[in-house]
Amino acid sequence: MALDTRERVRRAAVKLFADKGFHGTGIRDLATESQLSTASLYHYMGSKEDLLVDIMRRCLQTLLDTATAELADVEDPATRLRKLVKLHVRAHARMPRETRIVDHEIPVLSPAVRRSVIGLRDSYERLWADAVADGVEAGVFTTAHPGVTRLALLEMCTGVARWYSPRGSLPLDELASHYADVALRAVGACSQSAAEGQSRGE
Amino acid sequence: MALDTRERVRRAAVKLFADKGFHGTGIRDLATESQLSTASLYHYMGSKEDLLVDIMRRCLQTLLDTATAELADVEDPATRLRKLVKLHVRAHARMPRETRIVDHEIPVLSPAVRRSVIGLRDSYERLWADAVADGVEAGVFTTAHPGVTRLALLEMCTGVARWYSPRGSLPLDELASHYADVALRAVGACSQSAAEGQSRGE
Amino acid sequence: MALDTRERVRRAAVKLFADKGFHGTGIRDLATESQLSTASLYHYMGSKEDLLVDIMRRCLQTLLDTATAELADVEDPATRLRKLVKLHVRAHARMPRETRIVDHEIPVLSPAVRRSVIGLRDSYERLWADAVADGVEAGVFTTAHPGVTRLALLEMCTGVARWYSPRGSLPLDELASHYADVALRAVGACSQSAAEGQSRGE
Amino acid sequence: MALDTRERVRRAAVKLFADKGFHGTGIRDLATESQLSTASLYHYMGSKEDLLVDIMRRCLQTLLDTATAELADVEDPATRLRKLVKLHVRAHARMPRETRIVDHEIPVLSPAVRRSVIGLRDSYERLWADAVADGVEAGVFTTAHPGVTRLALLEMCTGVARWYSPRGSLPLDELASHYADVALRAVGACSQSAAEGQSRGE
DNA sequence: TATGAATGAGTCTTCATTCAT
DNA sequence: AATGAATGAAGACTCATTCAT
Repeated sequence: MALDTRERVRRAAVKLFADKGFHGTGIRDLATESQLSTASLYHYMGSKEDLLVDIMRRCLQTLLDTATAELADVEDPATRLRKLVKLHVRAHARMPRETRIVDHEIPVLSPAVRRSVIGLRDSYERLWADAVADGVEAGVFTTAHPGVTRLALLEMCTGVARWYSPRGSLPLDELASHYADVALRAVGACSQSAAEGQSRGE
Repeated sequence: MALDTRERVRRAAVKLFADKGFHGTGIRDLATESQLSTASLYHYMGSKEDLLVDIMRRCLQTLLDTATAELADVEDPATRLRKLVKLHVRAHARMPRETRIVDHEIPVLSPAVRRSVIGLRDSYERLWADAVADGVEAGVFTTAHPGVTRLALLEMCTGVARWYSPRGSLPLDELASHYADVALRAVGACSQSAAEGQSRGE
Repeated sequence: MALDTRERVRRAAVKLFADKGFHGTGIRDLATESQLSTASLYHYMGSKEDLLVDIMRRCLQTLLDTATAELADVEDPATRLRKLVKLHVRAHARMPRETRIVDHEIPVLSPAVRRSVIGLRDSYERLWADAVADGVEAGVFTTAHPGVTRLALLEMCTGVARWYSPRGSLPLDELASHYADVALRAVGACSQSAAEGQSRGE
Repeated sequence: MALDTRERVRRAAVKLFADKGFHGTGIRDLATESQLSTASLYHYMGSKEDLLVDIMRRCLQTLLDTATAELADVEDPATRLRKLVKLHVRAHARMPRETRIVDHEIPVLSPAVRRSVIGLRDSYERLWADAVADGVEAGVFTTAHPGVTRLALLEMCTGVARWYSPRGSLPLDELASHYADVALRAVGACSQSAAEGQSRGE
């Protein structure tokens, strides 16, 4: 099944934006990587920035949709946090370039579109904030500074995109579980709790 | 105390490289920010890349020197890790731009200089690796995957540079201590240990 | 017959490089002379140096090909030298700019490409060296210093490019013959020899 | 005897202008080669062009003065031509850089100064033209095209500056004599004539 | 005498983008 | 759908020169 050209352009952009940065990637680089002429490129994209926005939105939307779906009927805060961590780690390990682009290139966006992308990111992060807040409120998490903790965990998990390699010795699922353990310890939740037990079924 | 021009250029670069990225910063931006003409700029720097390298090296060297000094006569692995975390967090909170530049812009360096900068970074990270490994060997840390744990902690602490604001409610020293607690929990060290006790004096 | 743009650029470059020198010719000069914008110029050339190399190679290749063809089945050294001189003079009179560029601008080439251009030039000059050496060996030339003589003759003939004008009173063929006579006298060949006779058929 | 600074600058310029061309030589190059700062350079020269003009004028004046002195009381055209050739060859062998600069860089001069330099050059070349014309008039030279012959000889002799090396096997005096022989043959003067005899005393 | 600082105009080259075909 | 041609603006950097010290 041949790769549709539009998709080829997107993949080229993901690769280059992640590896060389948005400003470090030229239209010619994109054209070469897409095996297209620079002029043809413009049949499959709007501007260079449109391409960037498209990549960012898809990535964030995927994250948001997946998380929303997974958390749909989960009440227990520990389980919710556990699921968020695992999902986040897995996503960043599997789409390291897309997530790194979201992580690095937001400041290059023009104001209007930046706001909307940040809105999307905030929606996603609110899921984390809520999970932590709920846990604290329910008394299952004991952390003096929930906001800080949330940021610390997010950064830790996001960092996976900067070093994970599928050739590493630790299988991705175990890695994700390991991160979840660290996270639960960080919020002071007993990791031998039901949350852990429930996770066995995943 | 008038700021020497060379220093003014460096600060301009730190600001712009951190906020707009290396490739997103033009020579004109640097000149404007330094209150110099583009031609004059070149009296105070070699190339744009030289400026970047200078910033990176200073930052990493500071980190390395400080850490080396602090760990000089500390034997206990828990205390060492605690010190590393606090120092790292403080450095990233106080020099967020410099550290973000190190974090983001290494790939834009030309190969020769990149190697040397990476060497410096690796020297610093080895301090972390050693602390973790020693703790595991000594039986005070219990972590199934020391390498992964080290990366997770580093990313978590480095992330501080991306969100910390001195206007936040949590004083920096408490923030650093909080991170140290999370880190020790993450490696499975009992946080009521001597390490914690010793840290009270800091 | 409209002149193809690539050719227009080449001609502009030949004119300017010859008249103002490579370093004395700016990209703007080339653009103006080619009736193109500076950016458009780069559709038709690589770098300024590429353009120079192209001009040099074409010129030397033409010289080499023509000479090789003309000498193909000529045995007599005097006739060979005579043909070389006439061909060289004619070429330098007809392509004075191209040959002057080859003559003046080789030192500006970057090392790698310079070597290859010099190689081409040496191949051509070897035809002269061989002709002189053969004549000396056969006893038809009497010159104490064949190497010096070759250089003297080459410089003399090359100089034509620096002063010849088609508006001069002497027809080019006669000029070339005149030079050939001087050359044969210089190597001590009797100019009433068969060489002279044979040349009538040209 | 320490080299006076002004002279050091001049020598640096001679070297660089000859090797890299006037436009290929930057003020910084001159400063480095002179072991001076660029600003200091301007204590010892006017503009870059002034330096060039100075070099050219000195070279041409030397040539003109020497030739005038040598020809002062020589009547015989063959001897005069012989002397001119030898002197020209020797000068170009001994001052190859200065003469090459005169040869290559006249077109870069601004119109006013160019005219005066060309005037100097023409004065010198007139000595050649006169020698040839006198020889033809006196019947000792037989050349169908005196003007062309003069140019051919001049170019031939000037070319020495482009290849001569003091490490070559042929002593300079012999080289000069050899060129004189070729020249006299070229104008159809019997080289076993009095001219040759007279030259033994040189 | 000597130079660090300064600069407007210039260098070559690439930028992202449009458009006619 | 695809692209060669075209370009104004910008990229990093150097130019020759001046001037205050």
